[in-house]
Parts: sequence; C-alpha cells; structure tokens
Amino acid sequence: MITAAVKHTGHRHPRPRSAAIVDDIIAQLSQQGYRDTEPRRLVINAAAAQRRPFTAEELCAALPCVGRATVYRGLRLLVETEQVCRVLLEDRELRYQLSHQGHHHHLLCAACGASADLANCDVDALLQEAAATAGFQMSGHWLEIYGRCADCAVV
Amino acid sequence: MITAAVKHTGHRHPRPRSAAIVDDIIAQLSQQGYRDTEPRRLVINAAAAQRRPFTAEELCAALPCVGRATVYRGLRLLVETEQVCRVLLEDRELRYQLSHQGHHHHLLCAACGASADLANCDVDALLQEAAATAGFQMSGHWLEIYGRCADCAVV
DNA sequence: TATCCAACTGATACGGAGTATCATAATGAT
DNA sequence: ATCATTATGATACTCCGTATCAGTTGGATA
Repeated sequence: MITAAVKHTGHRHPRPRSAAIVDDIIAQLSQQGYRDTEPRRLVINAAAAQRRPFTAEELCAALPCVGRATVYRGLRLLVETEQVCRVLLEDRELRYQLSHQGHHHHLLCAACGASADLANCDVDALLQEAAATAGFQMSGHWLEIYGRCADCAVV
Repeated sequence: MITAAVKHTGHRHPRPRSAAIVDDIIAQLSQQGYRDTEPRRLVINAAAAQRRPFTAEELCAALPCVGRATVYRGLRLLVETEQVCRVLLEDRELRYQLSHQGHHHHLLCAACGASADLANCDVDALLQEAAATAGFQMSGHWLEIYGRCADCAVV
C-alpha cells in the first residue's frame, strides 16, 4: 500500500511549494465529484505558478502537452468552483488568477501587470444601497480597479 | 442658399425626435475635426433609436446599407469622444448606449435588459481611498451593477 | 483486481467579435 | 472647381472561446 505522503506525483525532485495548492484544489474538486486527472493537475499547477494574472492562451503555451480545449475547460471549471477568479483588464482582455478566499476586488497595475486584492471594502454595501434607492435589486456586480501599484507609482 | 432649418436630411417625413440628438453629436464631432458623413449619421441615428443597450452587431443588422466596418468604426469613434458608453454584461457581452453626461455607472436589468444610470454615487471616492490605503494610485475603474430593475423586481 | 459507465481528453472544426487592408469615394477647406 | 485628407465598404484575417466526437481514463462496484 502506498500512503499519500509517499505516493509519487511524477516529479523526481522535491515537490514544489505549489504542490500543496494543487492537492488542495484537487481535493475540493473531488469533493464535488470532479475527477483527479493528470491534465487537470497540470493546469492547476501552471496556474499556481503564475505570478501575475494570466491569460488562457498563456497557460496553453506553458502547457504544450495539454490540449487547448482542456486548458480552457480546466479554467472554466476552476472559475465555476471559485478556485480561480477572472480579471478584466482595461482593454477587456480576460485574465485569471488563483482566488484568495472570499469576495474581493482587484487593484490592477497598468505598469507591471500585478494584481493586489482589495478586501475589507464596503463598496458592495454602498452599491446595494445606491441601487436600492433607484428601485433596483442588485444581485451582482463587476468591478475592476486600474492604476499603479506602490512599486510602480509615479512620484 | 439653403438654411440649416430647411436643409433636407434625406427624410420625407417630419424629423424624428432623435434628429436633434444626431445633429448635436455631429456638431461635437465636427468641432473635433471629424467629418459629417451620411453613414456616420445613420449610425448615430440608429444608436439613438435604441431603447436598450445594444450590440455592434445589432446596429449592423439595423443598418444593412452601412458597411460592418463602418458601424464598428463609428461606434469606436463615439466611445472615444464619449458620446456613447460601453456596457459590459455579466456574460462579458459588450453593449453600447448613448452617454447621458458625466461619469456614472450602470444598473443593468438581467430580466428586461434595461439600463439605468447610477449617478451621484461616491463609489469613486471610496475606491480611490481604499486603493490608496493599499499604496495604489487609482487611475480608473470599470464597474457594472447587475440585478433587476423596479419593473422586473421579484416580490 | 476485473468490470464498466460516466467523466474526461485532445484534435479539429467551427463561430462570433472585432480589426487590418486597400482601392474607391466623399468631405470641406481653399 | 480643386485637392489633400478623411471616410467608406468589401473582404480577408486574427483571436478567443466553444462544440463535436471518437477514443481514453478514473474510480466506484463487486
């Protein structure tokens, strides 16, 4: 019998630090009835390796041995299960990044492409209220914030 | 000599109420060096005739005698000159609608497709501040609000 | 550990949305 | 009326994402 700790993952080297993330996501997917497959792991792993919001095509390029459709399907599944969130750039380019828990918005740096999470912000409540004033039942929203991060800020 | 009031616009019937809007927009474009052309007027007129945010393809369909590229170019020009604003639906479909002055956001009804303007809302200030707290210089944002308008509200 | 079905994959084709190209036409300043 | 500039329209093209479908794989079951 092979225990989880000893089980090979296909890597000859020590498991990268992203392996835990992959396992965690795979576990959550399994719980929801989705299978643990090699291509799916590769997609999650590649997504976790990104340091910036990335495009689906970038993932495809990073995973030449995984079919394009599979990459797209994998991303879609991850978005649906809220493991990954979608980010919209100013030019409407769609990018992705791993979710870091709960509802939040993104501060997107136009200079370096970095993304910072904006949590603990009561925009939602404000919008809900403003919408209600107009007799509108708000059910959702899309908000992206553009500018420059601390590192790229113009002095 | 033909005065502006008498000048024919190609209509045999009384000028539709949108004609004033078209003239106004054309005037603003002229001021910026853009020409007053028939296809461009047709695009503006068709845009003004819409009651809901519309897609570029819908305009194309409504203007079979105007080239598709021209419709797209016209819309792009109108967006650049801020005569028309872009609206993003939840499924990322891009729509357009005439601008109604100043910065504002849209309340988009998922049931009937209507759009209401949300003005006099200090979201911007709130975001600016929240972003600054994270050391982020905000330069812009994209915000769309989804839900149900007063008419379509679920009781 | 053998069986089996549902889920998954990958190659491919397809479709929609928007843009580039370029020869021709129209505008409006002179 | 002339003429340089801008605009148009037909078309081809790119890009992004999805549908299709035959073949494969995962993992539940016994």
